[in-house]
Amino acid sequence: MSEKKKIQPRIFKGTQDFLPEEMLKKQYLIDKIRAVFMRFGFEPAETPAFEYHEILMGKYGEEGEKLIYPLAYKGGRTLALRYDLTVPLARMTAMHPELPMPFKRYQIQPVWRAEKAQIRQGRFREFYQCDVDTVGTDSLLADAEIIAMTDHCLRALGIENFLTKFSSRKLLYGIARHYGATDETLGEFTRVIDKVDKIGPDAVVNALLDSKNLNQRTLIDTCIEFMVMASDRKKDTKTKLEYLEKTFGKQPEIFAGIAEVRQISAALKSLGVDEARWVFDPALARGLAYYTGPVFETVLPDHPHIGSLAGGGRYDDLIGLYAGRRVPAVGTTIGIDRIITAMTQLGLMPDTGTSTDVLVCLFDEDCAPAALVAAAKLRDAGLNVMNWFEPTKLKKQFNYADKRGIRVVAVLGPDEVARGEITLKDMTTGEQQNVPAPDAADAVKKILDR
RNA sequence: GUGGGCGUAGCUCAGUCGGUUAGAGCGCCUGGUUGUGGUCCAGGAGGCCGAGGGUUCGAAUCCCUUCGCUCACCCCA
Repeated sequence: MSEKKKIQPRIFKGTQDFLPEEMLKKQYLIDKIRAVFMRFGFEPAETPAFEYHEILMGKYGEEGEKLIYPLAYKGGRTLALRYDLTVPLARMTAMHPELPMPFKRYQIQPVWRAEKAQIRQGRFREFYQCDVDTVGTDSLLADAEIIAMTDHCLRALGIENFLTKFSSRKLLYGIARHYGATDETLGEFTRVIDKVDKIGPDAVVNALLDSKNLNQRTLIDTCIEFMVMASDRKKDTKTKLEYLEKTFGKQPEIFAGIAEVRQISAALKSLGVDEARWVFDPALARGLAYYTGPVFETVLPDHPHIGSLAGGGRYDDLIGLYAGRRVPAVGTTIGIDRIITAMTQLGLMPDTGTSTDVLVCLFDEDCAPAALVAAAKLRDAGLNVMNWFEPTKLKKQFNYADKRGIRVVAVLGPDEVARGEITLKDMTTGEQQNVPAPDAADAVKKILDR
């Protein structure tokens, strides 16, 4: 080695390396989610990591757009790393009018956001999204299916104490307008109201009073009642809807929102989703600009510092921006990296161990051919097998197997080679056996099964 | 974007009213055991104390600057 100063090994804040031990767990979880997606008739798709800048701009709202990573590119063209998988889906769908509708696809790929990372909250600058969407239907059965599927996914991962909140964006928007909010103040109003669950009605009132745009005494006074109702988890969906109907029902937008919530609730019951794990929350806003109707978000109520595990909604106008005709769609995103954060903190991460079944030791150079032949035969039998490459002490080779958690070690020394045998050792029990070489695969499988 | 906390070995940290050669545990390497791991025993490697400047006879310790990490808020997956 030269004496030059080394380059400091480091990674960009908010990005992460996954060592094999962690990657095996992540893959295990993704496999579970993928299986649920396919169970509901969704199929995989992928899109590029970057898109033309104008494809992404103007879709997420002011807050989101600031977080898009732009990429300079020659010729004056500008690209950007994708911010989510929904907008690329919309673009892709518009490019393929031949797709049979409804188009049901899932997509599991990384996205990038120029946020301040917050590891304990599971917030990263690069993270995987497991996105599922149903394109081409107005039916709210699709929305309910998405919520039900999210429920299945999280339970398949072994998570139980989650809660999916849902509403229709039409409700909060309609209510805001009812209270005198304008197009300019709508966003701020809904964002403040959305916090009611976390900070309580009184704090929301203070926030409204502090705001330059929203500080209208009459507006705030009449809206307290709504917030108290909205933040009350004990009130059931029926009671909440009746209140909204009685108070705001004449507004066509609110009337439509109420109908959406009613239909989705009914479908969720039919789909058998446990009512302890979903709730109608009329204060739910959601930040992304493209949502037009139902919105949903899954959280861990007992661990509010961890952000939402999943979130989505209906976006009936987004694809039309690219297609030039109306194409309704609904979908959600499950944040697998955030789920890993949550499961780790809750002690729910499964121990997946190693994927390697057998280490075939190298006794000395003369025995190398026999070791290679033995490994090849074990692989033919469907086992995951690695060879040791250097004629080091067996102690070192066994030590390696132990550290990797490899269950079976195979030794082929001069004695075994002469007799046409292989010595197999079960590293968990320490038991050893000599078997004829052709029987080795079956013997290994027997060890793995016990 | 706003506001706190922290940077000492690969990891977790101790040490700081300024005072010789900077420590522990874990991990790593070697040997005890030339055909056998996890335990045990013995030994070893590994640190310009985040970086730069200042004060001082003397700085890991005090001051300034800077970089990095982290927590909370915001927003989200």
